[in-house]
Amino acid sequence: MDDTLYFPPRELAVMSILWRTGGATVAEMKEALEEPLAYTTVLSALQTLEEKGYVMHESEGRAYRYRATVAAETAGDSALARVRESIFHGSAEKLFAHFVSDDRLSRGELERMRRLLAERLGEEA
Amino acid sequence: MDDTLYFPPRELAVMSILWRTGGATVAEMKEALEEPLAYTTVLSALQTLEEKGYVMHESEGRAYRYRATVAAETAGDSALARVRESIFHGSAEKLFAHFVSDDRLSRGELERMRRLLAERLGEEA
DNA sequence: CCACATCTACGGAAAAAGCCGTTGACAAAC
DNA sequence: GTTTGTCAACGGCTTTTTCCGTAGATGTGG
Repeated sequence: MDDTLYFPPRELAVMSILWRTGGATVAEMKEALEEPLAYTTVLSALQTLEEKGYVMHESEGRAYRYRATVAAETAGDSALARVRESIFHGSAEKLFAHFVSDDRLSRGELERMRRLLAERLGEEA
Repeated sequence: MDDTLYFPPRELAVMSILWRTGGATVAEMKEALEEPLAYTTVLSALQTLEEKGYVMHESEGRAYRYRATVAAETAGDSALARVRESIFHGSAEKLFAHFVSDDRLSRGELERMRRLLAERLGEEA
Protein backbone atom coordinates (compact mmCIF):
# COMPACT_ATOMS: atom_id res chain seq x y z
CA MET A 1 0.00 0.00 0.00
CA ASP A 2 1.43 3.31 -1.04
CA ASP A 3 0.46 5.90 1.52
CA THR A 4 1.78 8.71 -0.61
CA LEU A 5 -1.07 11.02 -1.41
CA TYR A 6 -0.57 12.98 -4.57
CA PHE A 7 -2.96 15.34 -6.30
CA PRO A 8 -2.26 16.96 -9.64
CA PRO A 9 -3.05 20.67 -9.81
CA ARG A 10 -6.67 20.65 -10.79
CA GLU A 11 -7.57 17.79 -8.53
CA LEU A 12 -5.87 19.55 -5.66
CA ALA A 13 -7.97 22.61 -6.31
CA VAL A 14 -11.07 20.45 -6.07
CA MET A 15 -9.94 18.73 -2.90
CA SER A 16 -9.08 22.08 -1.44
CA ILE A 17 -12.65 23.24 -1.78
CA LEU A 18 -14.00 20.06 -0.29
CA TRP A 19 -11.72 20.52 2.69
CA ARG A 20 -12.74 24.13 3.09
CA THR A 21 -16.44 23.58 2.81
CA GLY A 22 -16.81 20.09 4.20
CA GLY A 23 -18.68 19.07 1.07
CA ALA A 24 -20.08 20.49 -2.13
CA THR A 25 -22.41 19.75 -5.00
CA VAL A 26 -21.09 20.00 -8.53
CA ALA A 27 -22.75 23.38 -8.96
CA GLU A 28 -21.23 24.70 -5.76
CA MET A 29 -17.86 23.36 -6.75
CA LYS A 30 -18.06 24.96 -10.16
CA GLU A 31 -18.91 28.23 -8.46
CA ALA A 32 -16.11 27.95 -5.94
CA LEU A 33 -13.36 27.18 -8.44
CA GLU A 34 -11.29 30.12 -9.57
CA GLU A 35 -11.28 29.27 -13.23
CA PRO A 36 -14.48 29.08 -15.21
CA LEU A 37 -14.95 25.47 -16.20
CA ALA A 38 -17.83 23.67 -17.84
CA TYR A 39 -20.20 21.91 -15.51
CA THR A 40 -19.29 18.51 -16.88
CA THR A 41 -15.60 19.24 -16.48
CA VAL A 42 -16.10 19.75 -12.78
CA LEU A 43 -18.22 16.63 -12.56
CA SER A 44 -15.49 14.65 -14.32
CA ALA A 45 -12.87 15.82 -11.87
CA LEU A 46 -15.02 14.72 -8.96
CA GLN A 47 -15.73 11.36 -10.57
CA THR A 48 -12.04 10.80 -11.19
CA LEU A 49 -11.28 11.57 -7.56
CA GLU A 50 -14.07 9.29 -6.47
CA GLU A 51 -12.67 6.49 -8.58
CA LYS A 52 -9.37 6.91 -6.81
CA GLY A 53 -11.14 6.77 -3.50
CA TYR A 54 -10.35 10.30 -2.34
CA VAL A 55 -13.94 11.41 -2.53
CA MET A 56 -17.40 9.96 -2.00
CA HIS A 57 -20.88 11.20 -2.65
CA GLU A 58 -24.36 10.97 -1.21
CA SER A 59 -27.67 12.01 -2.68
CA GLU A 60 -29.04 15.32 -1.65
CA GLY A 61 -32.34 16.04 -3.30
CA ARG A 62 -31.79 15.50 -6.96
CA ALA A 63 -28.08 16.19 -6.82
CA TYR A 64 -25.01 14.60 -5.25
CA ARG A 65 -23.05 16.10 -2.45
CA TYR A 66 -19.38 15.19 -2.60
CA ARG A 67 -17.12 14.88 0.42
CA ALA A 68 -13.44 14.18 0.89
CA THR A 69 -12.62 10.75 2.29
CA VAL A 70 -9.10 11.80 3.24
CA ALA A 71 -8.48 14.46 5.85
CA ALA A 72 -6.66 17.63 4.89
CA GLU A 73 -4.15 16.85 7.63
CA THR A 74 -3.33 13.54 6.05
CA ALA A 75 -2.74 15.18 2.71
CA GLY A 76 -0.72 17.82 4.56
CA ASP A 77 1.55 15.18 6.08
CA SER A 78 2.17 13.69 2.73
CA ALA A 79 2.77 16.97 0.97
CA LEU A 80 5.10 18.32 3.64
CA ALA A 81 7.05 15.09 3.70
CA ARG A 82 7.46 15.28 -0.04
CA VAL A 83 8.59 18.90 0.09
CA ARG A 84 11.02 18.17 2.89
CA GLU A 85 12.42 15.12 1.16
CA SER A 86 12.69 16.46 -2.37
CA ILE A 87 13.42 20.11 -1.91
CA PHE A 88 14.99 20.53 1.51
CA HIS A 89 17.24 17.50 1.38
CA GLY A 90 15.20 15.68 3.97
CA SER A 91 15.85 18.29 6.60
CA ALA A 92 12.93 19.52 8.67
CA GLU A 93 15.08 22.35 9.96
CA LYS A 94 15.94 23.57 6.51
CA LEU A 95 12.28 23.55 5.62
CA PHE A 96 11.45 25.37 8.82
CA ALA A 97 14.18 27.94 8.37
CA HIS A 98 12.93 28.70 4.92
CA PHE A 99 9.37 28.80 6.10
CA VAL A 100 9.96 31.40 8.80
CA SER A 101 12.18 33.51 6.60
CA ASP A 102 9.15 34.58 4.61
CA ASP A 103 8.80 38.37 4.82
CA ARG A 104 5.07 38.20 4.66
CA LEU A 105 4.76 36.61 8.06
CA SER A 106 3.52 39.16 10.55
CA ARG A 107 4.98 39.61 14.00
CA GLY A 108 1.72 38.30 15.43
CA GLU A 109 1.91 35.12 13.42
CA LEU A 110 5.51 34.59 14.40
CA GLU A 111 4.72 35.08 18.06
CA ARG A 112 1.87 32.62 17.95
CA MET A 113 4.22 30.17 16.32
CA ARG A 114 6.70 30.70 19.10
CA ARG A 115 4.02 29.98 21.65
CA LEU A 116 3.02 26.80 19.83
CA LEU A 117 6.60 25.68 19.74
CA ALA A 118 7.06 26.43 23.42
CA GLU A 119 4.01 24.33 24.23
CA ARG A 120 5.27 21.55 22.08
CA LEU A 121 8.61 21.62 23.86
CA GLY A 122 7.01 21.86 27.25
CA GLU A 123 4.68 18.92 26.90
CA GLU A 124 7.57 16.66 26.19
CA ALA A 125 9.10 17.04 29.66
CA MET B 1 4.10 35.42 -15.94
CA ASP B 2 3.06 32.49 -13.85
CA ASP B 3 5.55 32.13 -11.04
CA THR B 4 3.97 28.92 -9.85
CA LEU B 5 6.51 26.19 -10.09
CA TYR B 6 5.03 22.75 -10.36
CA PHE B 7 6.77 19.43 -10.85
CA PRO B 8 4.96 16.15 -11.39
CA PRO B 9 6.34 13.26 -9.34
CA ARG B 10 9.03 11.89 -11.62
CA GLU B 11 10.26 15.31 -12.63
CA LEU B 12 10.42 16.31 -9.00
CA ALA B 13 12.58 13.29 -8.27
CA VAL B 14 14.94 14.39 -11.01
CA MET B 15 15.06 17.98 -9.83
CA SER B 16 15.65 16.77 -6.31
CA ILE B 17 18.82 15.00 -7.37
CA LEU B 18 20.04 18.03 -9.27
CA TRP B 19 19.50 20.16 -6.19
CA ARG B 20 21.31 17.68 -4.00
CA THR B 21 24.28 17.17 -6.24
CA GLY B 22 24.54 20.50 -7.97
CA GLY B 23 24.52 18.75 -11.33
CA ALA B 24 24.55 15.31 -12.87
CA THR B 25 25.11 13.47 -16.09
CA VAL B 26 22.41 11.15 -17.36
CA ALA B 27 24.31 8.13 -16.09
CA GLU B 28 24.75 9.65 -12.66
CA MET B 29 21.10 10.59 -12.57
CA LYS B 30 20.05 7.10 -13.56
CA GLU B 31 22.20 5.77 -10.76
CA ALA B 32 20.86 8.20 -8.20
CA LEU B 33 17.20 7.58 -8.91
CA GLU B 34 15.48 5.11 -6.63
CA GLU B 35 13.65 3.23 -9.30
CA PRO B 36 15.49 1.40 -12.04
CA LEU B 37 14.73 3.22 -15.26
CA ALA B 38 16.10 2.85 -18.74
CA TYR B 39 18.82 5.26 -19.68
CA THR B 40 16.69 6.89 -22.34
CA THR B 41 13.85 7.33 -19.89
CA VAL B 42 16.06 9.40 -17.67
CA LEU B 43 17.36 11.35 -20.62
CA SER B 44 13.79 12.08 -21.71
CA ALA B 45 12.89 13.43 -18.30
CA LEU B 46 15.86 15.77 -18.37
CA GLN B 47 15.05 16.92 -21.88
CA THR B 48 11.47 17.62 -20.90
CA LEU B 49 12.65 19.68 -17.95
CA GLU B 50 15.11 21.49 -20.15
CA GLU B 51 12.38 22.33 -22.62
CA LYS B 52 10.43 23.88 -19.77
CA GLY B 53 13.45 25.87 -18.75
CA TYR B 54 14.00 24.31 -15.35
CA VAL B 55 17.24 22.69 -16.38
CA MET B 56 20.18 23.41 -18.66
CA HIS B 57 23.16 21.41 -19.79
CA GLU B 58 26.77 21.89 -20.72
CA SER B 59 29.19 19.52 -22.38
CA GLU B 60 31.53 17.61 -20.19
CA GLY B 61 33.76 15.34 -22.18
CA ARG B 62 31.52 13.33 -24.37
CA ALA B 63 28.48 13.64 -22.14
CA TYR B 64 26.22 16.43 -20.90
CA ARG B 65 26.09 17.64 -17.39
CA TYR B 66 22.67 18.89 -16.39
CA ARG B 67 22.03 21.58 -13.81
CA ALA B 68 18.93 23.12 -12.33
CA THR B 69 18.17 26.67 -13.42
CA VAL B 70 15.77 27.25 -10.55
CA ALA B 71 16.95 27.24 -6.97
CA ALA B 72 15.56 24.70 -4.56
CA GLU B 73 14.50 27.60 -2.34
CA THR B 74 12.40 29.04 -5.12
CA ALA B 75 10.69 25.73 -5.66
CA GLY B 76 10.28 25.49 -1.89
CA ASP B 77 8.51 28.83 -1.76
CA SER B 78 6.14 27.74 -4.41
CA ALA B 79 5.46 24.35 -2.94
CA LEU B 80 4.93 25.64 0.57
CA ALA B 81 2.63 28.36 -0.68
CA ARG B 82 0.60 25.76 -2.52
CA VAL B 83 0.39 23.51 0.50
CA ARG B 84 -0.58 26.40 2.74
CA GLU B 85 -3.18 27.66 0.29
CA SER B 86 -4.77 24.37 -0.70
CA ILE B 87 -4.49 22.24 2.36
CA PHE B 88 -4.21 24.56 5.34
CA HIS B 89 -6.81 27.06 4.23
CA GLY B 90 -4.22 29.72 3.56
CA SER B 91 -3.06 29.75 7.16
CA ALA B 92 0.67 29.72 7.86
CA GLU B 93 -0.09 29.01 11.49
CA LYS B 94 -2.16 25.94 10.72
CA LEU B 95 0.62 24.65 8.53
CA PHE B 96 3.14 25.37 11.22
CA ALA B 97 1.05 23.77 13.95
CA HIS B 98 0.73 20.64 11.89
CA PHE B 99 4.39 20.68 11.02
CA VAL B 100 5.60 20.78 14.61
CA SER B 101 3.07 18.22 15.79
CA ASP B 102 5.01 15.53 13.96
CA ASP B 103 6.18 12.93 16.47
CA ARG B 104 9.32 12.21 14.56
CA LEU B 105 10.81 15.59 15.33
CA SER B 106 13.52 15.24 17.93
CA ARG B 107 13.90 17.55 20.89
CA GLY B 108 17.10 18.84 19.36
CA GLU B 109 15.40 19.73 16.12
CA LEU B 110 12.61 21.47 17.97
CA GLU B 111 15.04 23.46 20.05
CA ARG B 112 16.99 24.57 17.04
CA MET B 113 13.73 25.67 15.51
CA ARG B 114 12.96 27.65 18.62
CA ARG B 115 16.29 29.37 18.37
CA LEU B 116 15.71 30.19 14.73
CA LEU B 117 12.34 31.62 15.52
CA ALA B 118 13.73 33.67 18.39
CA GLU B 119 16.36 35.12 16.08
CA ARG B 120 13.77 35.88 13.51
CA LEU B 121 11.67 37.68 16.10
CA GLY B 122 14.64 39.52 17.50
CA GLU B 123 15.92 40.91 14.25
CA GLU B 124 12.60 42.57 13.64
CA ALA B 125 12.86 44.89 16.65
C1' DC C 1 -48.91 17.68 -21.89
C1' DC C 2 -44.90 20.59 -23.19
C1' DA C 3 -41.04 23.44 -22.67
C1' DC C 4 -37.34 24.37 -19.62
C1' DA C 5 -33.95 23.80 -16.16
C1' DT C 6 -30.93 20.80 -13.60
C1' DC C 7 -28.74 16.83 -12.83
C1' DT C 8 -25.66 12.44 -13.87
C1' DA C 9 -23.62 9.12 -17.19
C1' DC C 10 -20.89 8.34 -21.03
C1' DG C 11 -17.63 8.90 -24.51
C1' DG C 12 -13.96 11.06 -26.53
C1' DA C 13 -10.47 14.48 -27.85
C1' DA C 14 -6.15 16.82 -26.67
C1' DA C 15 -2.24 17.56 -23.96
C1' DA C 16 1.05 16.17 -20.52
C1' DA C 17 3.75 12.67 -18.35
C1' DG C 18 6.13 8.49 -18.30
C1' DC C 19 8.62 4.88 -20.53
C1' DC C 20 11.70 2.81 -23.74
C1' DG C 21 13.80 0.90 -28.38
C1' DT C 22 16.41 2.07 -32.26
C1' DT C 23 19.75 4.70 -34.51
C1' DG C 24 23.89 6.92 -35.46
C1' DA C 25 27.93 9.38 -33.60
C1' DC C 26 32.22 8.82 -31.48
C1' DA C 27 36.03 7.15 -28.99
C1' DA C 28 38.56 3.59 -26.53
C1' DA C 29 40.07 -1.32 -26.58
C1' DC C 30 41.59 -4.90 -29.04
C1' DG D 1 40.55 -1.42 -38.78
C1' DT D 2 37.02 -3.68 -36.36
C1' DT D 3 34.58 -4.46 -32.25
C1' DT D 4 32.71 -2.67 -28.09
C1' DG D 5 30.88 0.70 -25.04
C1' DT D 6 28.85 5.13 -24.05
C1' DC D 7 26.45 8.94 -25.51
C1' DA D 8 22.41 12.03 -27.42
C1' DA D 9 18.60 12.38 -30.76
C1' DC D 10 14.36 10.81 -32.33
C1' DG D 11 10.08 8.65 -32.62
C1' DG D 12 6.48 5.95 -30.74
C1' DC D 13 3.52 3.99 -27.47
C1' DT D 14 0.77 3.98 -23.05
C1' DT D 15 -1.30 6.15 -19.19
C1' DT D 16 -2.90 10.13 -16.81
C1' DT D 17 -4.87 14.56 -16.65
C1' DT D 18 -7.74 18.01 -18.32
C1' DC D 19 -11.64 19.42 -20.73
C1' DC D 20 -16.14 19.27 -22.69
C1' DG D 21 -20.39 17.86 -25.68
C1' DT D 22 -24.21 14.89 -26.03
C1' DA D 23 -27.70 12.01 -24.22
C1' DG D 24 -31.03 10.66 -21.00
C1' DA D 25 -33.43 11.11 -16.55
C1' DT D 26 -36.20 13.88 -13.62
C1' DG D 27 -38.51 17.58 -11.74
C1' DT D 28 -40.95 22.51 -12.45
C1' DG D 29 -43.84 26.14 -14.48
C1' DG D 30 -46.95 27.20 -18.00
